[in-house]
Amino acid sequence: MSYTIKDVAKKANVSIATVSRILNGQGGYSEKTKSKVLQVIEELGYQPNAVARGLINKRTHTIGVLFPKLSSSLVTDLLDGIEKAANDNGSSVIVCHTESNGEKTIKYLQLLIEKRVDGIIFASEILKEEYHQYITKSKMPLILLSTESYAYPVPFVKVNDYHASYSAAKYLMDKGHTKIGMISGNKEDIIAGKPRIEGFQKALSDHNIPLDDRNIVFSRGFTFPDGVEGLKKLLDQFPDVTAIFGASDEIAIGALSAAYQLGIKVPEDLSVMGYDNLQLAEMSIPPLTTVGQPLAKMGETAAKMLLKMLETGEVPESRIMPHKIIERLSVKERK
Amino acid sequence: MSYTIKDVAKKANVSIATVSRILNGQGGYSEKTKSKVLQVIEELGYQPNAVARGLINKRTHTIGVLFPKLSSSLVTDLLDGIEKAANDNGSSVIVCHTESNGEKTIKYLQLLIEKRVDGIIFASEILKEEYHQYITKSKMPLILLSTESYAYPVPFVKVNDYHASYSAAKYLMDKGHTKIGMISGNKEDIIAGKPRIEGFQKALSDHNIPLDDRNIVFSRGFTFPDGVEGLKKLLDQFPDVTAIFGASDEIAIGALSAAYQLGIKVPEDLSVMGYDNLQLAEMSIPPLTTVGQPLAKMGETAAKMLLKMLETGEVPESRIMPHKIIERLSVKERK
DNA sequence: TTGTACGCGTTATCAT
DNA sequence: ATGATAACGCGTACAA
Repeated sequence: MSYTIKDVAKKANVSIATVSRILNGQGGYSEKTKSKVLQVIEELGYQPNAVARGLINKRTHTIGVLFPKLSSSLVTDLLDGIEKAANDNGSSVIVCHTESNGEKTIKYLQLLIEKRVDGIIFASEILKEEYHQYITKSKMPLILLSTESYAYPVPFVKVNDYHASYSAAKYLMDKGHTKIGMISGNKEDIIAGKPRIEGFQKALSDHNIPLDDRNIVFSRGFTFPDGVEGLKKLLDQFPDVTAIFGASDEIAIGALSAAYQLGIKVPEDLSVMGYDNLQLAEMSIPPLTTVGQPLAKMGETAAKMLLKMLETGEVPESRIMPHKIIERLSVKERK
Repeated sequence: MSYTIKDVAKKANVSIATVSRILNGQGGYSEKTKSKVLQVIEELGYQPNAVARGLINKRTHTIGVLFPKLSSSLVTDLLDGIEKAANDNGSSVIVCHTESNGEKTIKYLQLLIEKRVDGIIFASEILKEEYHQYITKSKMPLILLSTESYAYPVPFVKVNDYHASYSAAKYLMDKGHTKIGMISGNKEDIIAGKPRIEGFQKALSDHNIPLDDRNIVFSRGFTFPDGVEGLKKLLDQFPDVTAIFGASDEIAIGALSAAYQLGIKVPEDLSVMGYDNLQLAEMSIPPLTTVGQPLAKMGETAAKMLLKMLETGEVPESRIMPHKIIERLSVKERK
């Protein structure tokens, strides 16, 4: 197979201990032997075996990341940030695609634990009790990303969905809208569903805007089709709506499409606002005004937290990341 | 730390050899000891150490994947397929983000080699000589995905860009268009740039459609801004164009946006066609007609090829994947 | 059917 | 400054 430290030692007429020292720059060798050894390493094209290193050091310099789905710009941006921070630290990242499937998730968890990854980032999904137990039992460091746990004290990185949603609704009101509808995601979703709905409701009631069942349509998920269906339903139950807030960019863009089909002009006849600030959002017609999450930054932060946790052994503070209204062209002022 | 096979052996009053046999189901033990051992494993919550296994088996059940960028739906779909096939096989995937940077790429390659991944998938980018040499020297199995090498006999998985582009142009002609423009990607790009341009040109000339410098605008990349700039330039140099082919979906969607700004109606005034069939393509206004690559399938195929290569030791045949015209609403028949 | 002991490629401890 | 050698956790040939 490939060369080992033994081959290097033999060819350089030194012991493997010396080679190891030089490799790790620990001192305790003369410049002369150092250059000799380095030269042999070069000649042989020797590459240290990280597996053997991992066995003895109990550090694999690998972290595992679990996502419910891979093919989504949201996840991709998170991953982008994670990968960056990990790489800056000399670590690699193993991606796992759980499909929100409990069995699969446990299987992945088991895999990651057997591989002795240094830690795990669990992203964009509810941390079920079963998962938490399994991970805890293994003592594996864990960070939650774009999700949080109310039941367990696991450090997380995410924006405050309630506040973000509140500020979206407020933005719409500041623009003069009073007939505001929302196409929410799944209201059973404790993390991304409910808080956004409640933030929206609170904003309206804080500003004395009448609010009842007509204002909100609840979809199953946060997808494009949910958005097109959602708009139709909303228009049905709330015909004089002038502005709508989608609980995700995909929903909002679905609404844009549906509006187009129905001959409704955005933003002239109807203002539309999204949530996430995916790359999609600047490519839509019109470009989407949205409340942005710093996705890549969040991924990066989560990875850095995990890495720091490995160094210090201390459990880090959770981080609430700032959201920000990204003004583009899908919302129009209303006098 | 966590329990080892030794702990299990001791508690079950057997040797580690027996535990190992049971773990790997090799037979050579009584049912009684088996259930005893299994019970102890359960009690202890023992998880075999894959690092130690990897050291002795010389198989890490991990593959490395290199992408030029992560935050793109194209890459994500590929990754989705890779991850699926790998997981079906009990392998994990490490993602690397090269940013098309030579130094970074080599650094990643080194990392993957040191980690003794079982093989590498190199995606969506030119395989430079330097990379190829480095990989070859390490004898690491290698598959190219959505790219190919003219210089080295490395197995690859991709569609035939020349043909795909040809059929896109032909589709437009079949719809009655004769004034057809193209917003190409980078013409220096030997893999995704040049072949698509040439396929387009060939299709037009095969059908006796006049073709000169006016027909094509060359952009730097394949991005959304390239598309919006591209359309403006194209309209300048070829005002009576009735249909345009973008060398990527992002380009095409950029063109859609630019057209909208200019008050040009798609598809009534101008037909637009893309290339890739990203998820974006069904969310645009109007939904984009495009020539689709089976991205996830391609990723899956590449991973399967790599895995098979590891089993058999034989270098697999390259695979040309089928492309397909996806008809949506951005192209209109012209009488 | 079961156990002993060596080896996988490192790092680290203890000598020298 | 350098070298033996014992781990790390596991698989396996060989012995019993």
